[in-house]
Amino acid sequence: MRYWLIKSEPETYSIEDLISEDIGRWDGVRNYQARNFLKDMKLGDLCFFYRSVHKPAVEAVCKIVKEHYPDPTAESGDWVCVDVQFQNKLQREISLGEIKGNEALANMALLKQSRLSVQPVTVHEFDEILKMSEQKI
DNA sequence: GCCAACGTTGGC
DNA sequence: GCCAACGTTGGC
Repeated sequence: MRYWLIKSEPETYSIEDLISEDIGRWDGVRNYQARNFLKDMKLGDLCFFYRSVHKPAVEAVCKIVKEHYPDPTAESGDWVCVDVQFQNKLQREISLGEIKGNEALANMALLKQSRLSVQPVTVHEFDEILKMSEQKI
């Protein structure tokens, strides 16, 4: 079991969009590094749903329910997508600012490679963010 | 809206 | 193969 973080701008695809669909196709990735991470995702892996650009924050948890397959939105090239299912919203969202303020999260790819839209998260980072979401500020 | 970071493209 | 120009992402 591995853990991931996937980003989306709310104007493009928000967590509410995923909740209403329940299962959503994570397509449109056009970056090789992100594509390779999509290919590494396995059934049952969990990922954070991260809202980028507008009040950046981790909002929810979702699950990989279909492993990589060719991205139907790609006209050419070896691009893939996966299907993710909504699991739950965090009790409270964890902002990028809070992540930056937590030393245990200092090595997150989110902070080191700000433009990477699909990235791995360690089990420790995953648990830490869940723990933060269960605590009041 | 601005700008830094970074990826891609194309001339040489 | 280098590098300038340009486009995109995403934080602020």
